[in-house]
Amino acid sequence: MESIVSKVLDKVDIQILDILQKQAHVSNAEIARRVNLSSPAVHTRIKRLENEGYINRQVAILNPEKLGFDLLCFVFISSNIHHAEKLDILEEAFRQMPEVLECHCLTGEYDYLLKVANKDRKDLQSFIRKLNKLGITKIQTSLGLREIKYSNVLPILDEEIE
Amino acid sequence: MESIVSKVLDKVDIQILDILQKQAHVSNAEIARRVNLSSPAVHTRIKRLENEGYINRQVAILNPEKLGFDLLCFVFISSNIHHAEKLDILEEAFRQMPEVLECHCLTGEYDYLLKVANKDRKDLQSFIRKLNKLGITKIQTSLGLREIKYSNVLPILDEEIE
DNA sequence: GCTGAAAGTATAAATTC
DNA sequence: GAATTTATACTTTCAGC
Repeated sequence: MESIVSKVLDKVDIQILDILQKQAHVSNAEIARRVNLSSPAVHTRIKRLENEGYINRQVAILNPEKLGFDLLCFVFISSNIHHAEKLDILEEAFRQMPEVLECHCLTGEYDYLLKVANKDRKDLQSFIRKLNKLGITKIQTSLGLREIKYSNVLPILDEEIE
Repeated sequence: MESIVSKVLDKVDIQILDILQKQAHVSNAEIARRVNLSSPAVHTRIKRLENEGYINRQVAILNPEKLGFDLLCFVFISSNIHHAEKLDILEEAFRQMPEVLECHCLTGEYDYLLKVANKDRKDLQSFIRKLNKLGITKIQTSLGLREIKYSNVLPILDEEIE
């Protein structure tokens, strides 16, 4: 059975995407060597992959501890709001808050899961206050004690899936 | 009150880090223009920031939906294991699983929070089976219904903190 | 897709502040 | 000590095939 992906992306595209999602700064010449292609061919493919939306963005992952972000929290929110427009406003507020790194709408007991980076307890408190001002009252906050794994790498290589 | 950060990083370093954590592919010349410095000066600073561990890595963020990862899950785990060595083995197993994007040790009801990318229900089931084989029985899985925000950007610019 | 050349970029060296 | 300018190597990008 062929997956949807293989209809538009060939094996080389997948290889290129996998190299880039692990190390974005690898040169086209080096990628070309690894996938047995010329460097202009690799360049053309990367541009195509960007234009077609397979690559969202290229970023540097900073070290949170070295930059003073000692307090990573996971905040579980029940909104109790069921008016679509008000939910839009709430979600836009989450997007605008710089300390909110991630926000997901979830199934289960809580409606939203937020990943929040704060420098200290004072910052965390002011963040919780912001949530309260938005009318959010049912909040459960879990502190991140230790990061076991933090990756952006999607398992797109077939070999990786057992 | 001066923060610990400002003793080793000046304002320009922070500006450079902020540009890179948002767009890693910006050229040194363009960064130089934005921070009013020459491009070799920017280059030297970036190398220093890398060597001193402020920049962990540079990566391309791929589009999970376009690559067939329709099933993002958050898995909450209570290990019931209190033997340090066995926990190490468990955590190493999480690190090795390609579908586990993130794993955090948490305070609260559950010991671990995992962010897991699967293509479909079949993959999710085989993932849950892998957890069971590791001796994990208390699992609560929440499905990610919608991504409201997904960012790596730490709020390191003073202007961003209200 | 390739080769090869042009334009742009990163890095090193020498120099100034 | 950290910046700048100048010089060189490397990379990307655009032709022509």
